[in-house]
Amino acid sequence: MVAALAGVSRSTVSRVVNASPRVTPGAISAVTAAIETLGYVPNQAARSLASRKTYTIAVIIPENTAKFFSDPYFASVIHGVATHLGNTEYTLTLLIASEAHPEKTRRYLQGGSVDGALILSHHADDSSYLQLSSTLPVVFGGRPMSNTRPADAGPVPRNHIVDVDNVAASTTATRYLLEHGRRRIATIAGPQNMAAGFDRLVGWRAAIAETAQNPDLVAFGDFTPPGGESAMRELLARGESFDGIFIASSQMAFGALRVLREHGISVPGDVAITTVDNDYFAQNSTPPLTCIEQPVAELGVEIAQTLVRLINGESVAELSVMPTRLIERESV
Amino acid sequence: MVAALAGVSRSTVSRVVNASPRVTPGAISAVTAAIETLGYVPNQAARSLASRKTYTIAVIIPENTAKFFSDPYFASVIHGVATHLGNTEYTLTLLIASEAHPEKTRRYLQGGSVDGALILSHHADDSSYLQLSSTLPVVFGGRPMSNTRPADAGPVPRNHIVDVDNVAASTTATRYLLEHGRRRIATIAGPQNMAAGFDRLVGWRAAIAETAQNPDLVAFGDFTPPGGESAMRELLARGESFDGIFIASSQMAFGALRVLREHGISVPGDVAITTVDNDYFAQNSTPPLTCIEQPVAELGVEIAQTLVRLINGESVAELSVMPTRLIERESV
DNA sequence: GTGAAAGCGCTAACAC
DNA sequence: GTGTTAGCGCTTTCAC
Repeated sequence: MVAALAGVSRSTVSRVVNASPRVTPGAISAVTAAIETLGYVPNQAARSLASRKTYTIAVIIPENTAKFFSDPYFASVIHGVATHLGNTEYTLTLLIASEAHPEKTRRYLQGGSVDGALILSHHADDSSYLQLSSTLPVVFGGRPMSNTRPADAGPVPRNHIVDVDNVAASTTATRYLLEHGRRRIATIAGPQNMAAGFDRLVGWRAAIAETAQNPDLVAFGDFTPPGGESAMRELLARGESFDGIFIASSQMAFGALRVLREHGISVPGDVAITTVDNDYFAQNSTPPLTCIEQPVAELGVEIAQTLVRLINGESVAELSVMPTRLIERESV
Repeated sequence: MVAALAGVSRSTVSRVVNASPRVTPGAISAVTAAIETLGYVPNQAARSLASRKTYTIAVIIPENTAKFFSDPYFASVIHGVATHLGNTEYTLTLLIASEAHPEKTRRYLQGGSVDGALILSHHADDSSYLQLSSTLPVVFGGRPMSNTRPADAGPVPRNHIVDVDNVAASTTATRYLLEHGRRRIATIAGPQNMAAGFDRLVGWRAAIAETAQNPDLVAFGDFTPPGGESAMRELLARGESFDGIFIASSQMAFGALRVLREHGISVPGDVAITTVDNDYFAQNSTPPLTCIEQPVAELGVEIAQTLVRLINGESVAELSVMPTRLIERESV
């Protein structure tokens, strides 16, 4: 093998491959040359069996793939993760977690195939991931919906979380409507089994509670454009009037706008809109939407960074909250 | 470990874990129980080192992540892949291939971390993947742009490809415009370093060649909505009139529609449109678009199936072409 | 600085 | 059907 060609021992080859400082320049170049001519690539399985390191990190994705992929939010977060990991020795892998075969995902994660895992878009029902951190370094992008689990389910290990203050964000977005003279504010909320959906409704309620308005102008969507469409239709069908609406995602807002247009309702003339996510949808709808911008790519960088530190045994804060900001456009 | 608790040998444990038929029911239950109480999960590295199998398959994704994710095409293909793999013992992993650190991807792929790879959206410039199939079972989703490589680069190993007939598809879509009375047909083509972009322009040219029209009404986009917007602006800026346009992707068509609307040009009144990809954009733009539907999820299933067969040493056709169909809507 | 020897945790012949 | 014996290809003490 390589050792023979380079005229050294396997140990030295290993040292060169792993960039050990205690090797003669001569040995390094001999080994490097041998590796080159032989096209040698070390076997990862053998490596990680001996060293107990894989240098790969998984981002876990619920199989729910279609929804996942079409949301620019994830694309940006993953871009951030990839960016940070590009500067490290870690390789990024996205693991499609089939809900029909959870044991496959578990085997992969617990079986030592990765050094750590990143979990995005955590639903209330996949509580299994909450226990994962007792056997593997794990960081959640967005607060997991764990608080609703029964108390007798045993202790929840301490989980590391990087999040955005969704409650504050939606309160800000809703207040913005009030400050601009709107009096009856509706909302299209996201799924209540996702923290972002839940928290943004809480934030809307908080802002509404400061007014005399009845807090019942709520419809639910699934964060997608079609979801926003049907929620908007439902809201209009109730026959109650409103002159402002906070929509929990720009994709839903995009769908909602189509319905509003269909009904001849003008934005912002008749109804003002604020939403969350400064993506293509918010920027390119008609009119462009006033929205809350989340630092998505930065969140990706942050979770990746946190996980790498965790893997290296460094101590890191359990919770990190990233700032959001409001961007004014023509929908109010 | 498990063997001790179950009162059997390690071999028997291994046999149970690997569902060997030659084990006593009694032994099976004893081992299963022991595994359960110990929470034992076999170490994948050790397993694959000994068996030379990983049971994981990678889909390689160019780092270009943002574009990748926001395209429903990929979401559907991957959904198809995941669906098929869900029925097998293989785990699916999406590998983000950083263009800045190609050696990381190579190490992962060549280092025995996966049993095979699926390659989507192949660009002309990443010719390295073409050589991959000499060391690893590989299947391309969509024809790779290999034909442009220099002849002295050595032999290209035979690659397995599952594709859609993009030339025929775009010829059909362009002819459809001609058959519906349009006389001056423009096109917004995709990137020419991607097979889908290249072939769809070829198909448009083929249809145009059957007419007296000058084949110069071409603008290029990058398959995204903003790309479609600027291509449309460019086309209009030329001042040449046209009454039909074939747009190489519905996402570009979506962007183009905005520009048309801005200019007060009606669709299909002034300009008729046909495009490719029957996704949310084609279905929900105003007006809904006449388009070519590709069997995306089926293509995902097909490439996964092909790869698994390849891994199992079965013989499979090198090229498989999937059918497309035209869907009539209100844009013509 | 470098080599020799000893495993990492499992599977795979091979006997029994 | 089950245990025994060898490795899979690397990293890692430990001497030198």
